[in-house]
This record gives sequence, C-alpha cells and structure tokens, in this order.
Amino acid sequence: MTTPSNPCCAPEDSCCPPSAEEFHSPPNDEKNNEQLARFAKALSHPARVAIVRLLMQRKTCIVGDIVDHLPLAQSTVSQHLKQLKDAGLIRGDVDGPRVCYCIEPARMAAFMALVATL
Amino acid sequence: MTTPSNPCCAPEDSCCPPSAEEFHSPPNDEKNNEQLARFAKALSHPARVAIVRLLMQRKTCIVGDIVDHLPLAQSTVSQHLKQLKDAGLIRGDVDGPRVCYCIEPARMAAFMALVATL
DNA sequence: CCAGTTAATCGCTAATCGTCGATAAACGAT
DNA sequence: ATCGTTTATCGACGATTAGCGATTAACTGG
Repeated sequence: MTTPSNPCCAPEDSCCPPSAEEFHSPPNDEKNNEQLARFAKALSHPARVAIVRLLMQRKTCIVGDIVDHLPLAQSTVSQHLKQLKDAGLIRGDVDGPRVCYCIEPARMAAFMALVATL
Repeated sequence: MTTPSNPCCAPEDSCCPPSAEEFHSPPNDEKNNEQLARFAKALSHPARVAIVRLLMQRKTCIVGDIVDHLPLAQSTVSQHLKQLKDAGLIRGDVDGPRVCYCIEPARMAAFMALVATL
C-alpha cells in the first residue's frame, strides 16, 4: 500500500503548467487516419480510459493515487501511463520523488476533433 | 484484381435499410469505459479508420471496392471488417454473391457521445 | 449441373499487448 | 551516507493482432 490517498499536488493549483500548444490544421486523410488510430489505440483499454477520466476529473496530476484507483499492479499502471504519454494524451512532470501526470488538453481536443470528422 | 470499380449497390438507394436503433442511456462508468475502449480498439488501426471513412462518404455499402481502396490483401480486409462489425460500428448485409457493408449510425453516435464525456 | 465470382475462414508466422514480480533509479529525510 | 518512498524498467509468460496465401462456402449465370 502507498500513502493513504495523499494528493501529490494542491487540488486547485495544478503542478502541470498549461502548455500553450495549438492544434495544427489537419493534413491529408492518410495522416489523419494514422493519428486518429494512434489516439484510439491509446484509449483501447478500459484501464487507460479510466486513467484519462481520472485525470480529467481531478485536475491535480496524481500518480500513486492512480494505482490505488485501479485493480492493477504498479508496474502495469506505469506501462499504461507510458502508452498514454507516448500517444501524447497525457504528460508527466517530475515533482521530487513523485511524478505528476495530467491531461494534454490540446491533444485531447485534437482527438475529439478527429473523431468528429468521421 | 476484382471487378473494375463496380459498386455493389445503387449509389443513392442504399442496400442497408436504416436500423431503428436508439442510443441507450449511459450506464455506470465501469461499463462506459469498457464500451469506449471497445469502440476505440476497433478504430485503433489506420486501415479500419479508412474503412469507416469510406463507408461514411459513400453511403452505398461496397465491399470489393474497399479492398481496391486499401493496399491490403482481401483476407486482411475481411478481418478488419469483422472487427468493425464485432464492435458494432458497421453492419454487413448479404446481397447475392456480395456483401454490403454500411455504417451503424446509432453506434457511431454512441461512440462520439462517449468520447465527448471524457 | 458447372464454372466463375465474391467473401469468409483456416493455418501460419512475426510482432505487439497485458500482466506480473523483481529490480533499478531518483529523490527527500534523517 | 543510508534508508524509505516512489516510479520506471526489465525479463518472462500467455494472449492477441496483423498480415498473407490457400481453401472453403455461397451465390449467379449459362
């Protein structure tokens, strides 16, 4: 067991500064399909969907708390986080001994926009 | 090579009658995550995204034509179609020797709605 | 009935995924 | 400097995916 529900960041003051990233204009269909597939693959497992939901609800970027919220081993959760990070949907900032994950809003918007183009 | 771009159905008069399926009210989060993951997994490959796009554009439900539009073997395309069908995103109606695939609009809407809940 | 067309299924191989326990790496506190 | 905490990474294993050619099944037209 880890620390008993100890949020890594202040609830309102997020540890992840908002990255000012803009959504680029959509390229050709080919690239669009690949990008959408990449995003979709990142969300193709219930645990990863749950993680994204968790990060959307709690703006603070917990990480050990995520493990507590899922019925999976710490290493497994870490792998899921890696996949989400590789897809660009979340970001992980090192904060002392812990790592704070948070949503990458621009990428999330990009994903939703791509879904809307279907 | 198959028949040279021979649409299986009349362009405007679709061979797939509109199935009057309604979108059920969203159950708990657990189920939502699983359902969203299922949809996302179906779209987690560029070829399957391309197929869905194709079926959205051309309302007629081609099938051999899909193979002509993708750089994949017929058997591979058939597997992708099966996955999309298993996820409920598309439907296949037998029309003589051919099979007409088309979008399942209610499921598509359900997917988009789930994505919007993130 | 037979030949041809169309799509699905069957093996097969290589690659990736999901999961875990164990270990390593980074850090704060003592 | 060492210890405890936290997270990432490393094997290992079984399950799944992606791809193909070959075969089978279903249907139509002579």
